[in-house]
Amino acid sequence: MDFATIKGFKDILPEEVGTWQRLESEARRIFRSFGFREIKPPLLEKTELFTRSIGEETDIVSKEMYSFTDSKGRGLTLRPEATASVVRAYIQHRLYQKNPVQKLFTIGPMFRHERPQKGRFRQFHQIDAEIIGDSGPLSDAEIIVMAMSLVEAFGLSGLSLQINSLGCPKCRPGFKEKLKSYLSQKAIFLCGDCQRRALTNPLRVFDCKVEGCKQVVAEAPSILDFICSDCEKHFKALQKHLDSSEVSFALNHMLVRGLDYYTRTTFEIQTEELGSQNAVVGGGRYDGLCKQLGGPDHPAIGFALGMERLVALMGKDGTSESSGPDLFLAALGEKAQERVFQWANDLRKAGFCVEIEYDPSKSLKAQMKRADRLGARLVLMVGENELSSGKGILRDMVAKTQKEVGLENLPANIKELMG
RNA sequence: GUGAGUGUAGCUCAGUUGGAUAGAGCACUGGGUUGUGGCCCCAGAGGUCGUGGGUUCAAAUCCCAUCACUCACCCCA
Repeated sequence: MDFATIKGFKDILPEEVGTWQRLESEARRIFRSFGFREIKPPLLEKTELFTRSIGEETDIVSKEMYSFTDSKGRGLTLRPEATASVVRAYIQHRLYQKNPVQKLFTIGPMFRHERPQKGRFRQFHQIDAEIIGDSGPLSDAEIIVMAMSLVEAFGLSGLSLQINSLGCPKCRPGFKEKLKSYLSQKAIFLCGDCQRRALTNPLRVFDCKVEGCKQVVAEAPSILDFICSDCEKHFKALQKHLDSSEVSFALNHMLVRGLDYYTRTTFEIQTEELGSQNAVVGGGRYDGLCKQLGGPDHPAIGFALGMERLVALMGKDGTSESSGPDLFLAALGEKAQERVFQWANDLRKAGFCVEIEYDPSKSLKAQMKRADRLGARLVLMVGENELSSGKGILRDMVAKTQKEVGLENLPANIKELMG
């Protein structure tokens, strides 16, 4: 097959669409209960939006974006994440003038040119939520509680919430220097990548899985010992709010996010069951981003949930199939088929879910078989005899009983027979 | 970008040390029931054995290349 989907892109087939729809509708229900409103930004944005927000040196920007120049020479990019677009829309439409605190969510595909593997695709879908315009720890707590509500709504267990604080522009530089000098002392124990990262982006060494680096990192200074008093107050208050919400969490001072815009709170909801892609939800506070993108200096916090990963976890406890049609109309002969087609449309207008057979040469047996496979509750059989008598045969496929039904005013007659 | 594994029917997979028309189960179509589904029985359709080359009297099987998929590194949702 020459036109198969490209690497890392998947068809979501009819069998799985039900799962996705349930996921989305449940998410929308929860968002509404928390007062979030949906926003749908475009998938394509100016490249600069992402380079400015995510950071030039990040993996996403430096090697994973689907970017191209259009016929006018403008640099465009398929969004690798949603936050930048949501903040852009917030600024562009001056949403803060209507309401100082905007609670927004969006659901849709993201694109990153990575090597695919379990739980990782080039087109993947995220449920993304943001609170823009509030700096307090209670908004951190609310968004984390909401994220937990989402994963819990799907009955997922064995998930752990990890939180950390990355400090702010006042205290993070000091910690970075401390970390740099520590790492440079231990440079000989670090892998090549980390020796480089130790200089450019020392926090990223925390993410390394090389054994030597893990040992170095285990004894590295913890950012939690260096954050300023304001950041510490914020972080402590968040923990208090989580405690009183009965949300259990673990402090993880090695939790560093791969996007540059994060400040203070970061968090992740992790699973053990997806191989090395353990993050189902990732998020954090990004107080400087709005201003950095040319907007007002408004603080914000948000998260993204990986839908493919959630679906993979849900897949284990069997998903219910969508129900079959209310009625299957079996016609014998072309004359009957013509009438049946009209009745099918009448019944559909009356609210019934109706399926018909296209091939008039199919035997009744074949049509019954098909009705059965489709899961039809009732089958209406109409042939020459029924046309002339004006009465069809209505069979209940579950009870295995059948009775006559008048073909005039069919929708009303069937409603009556069904009770 | 690096490494490993796997490619046989729509799906899940057999296929011996190379040997003749490449098989099974499920699914699909038809029949057994001249107008009645599920169970059963019978029959049928469906395959460039990922692709290209090589070795050989003979390749699904051995060798090389290539592509695709999967997993892992990396990174993250």
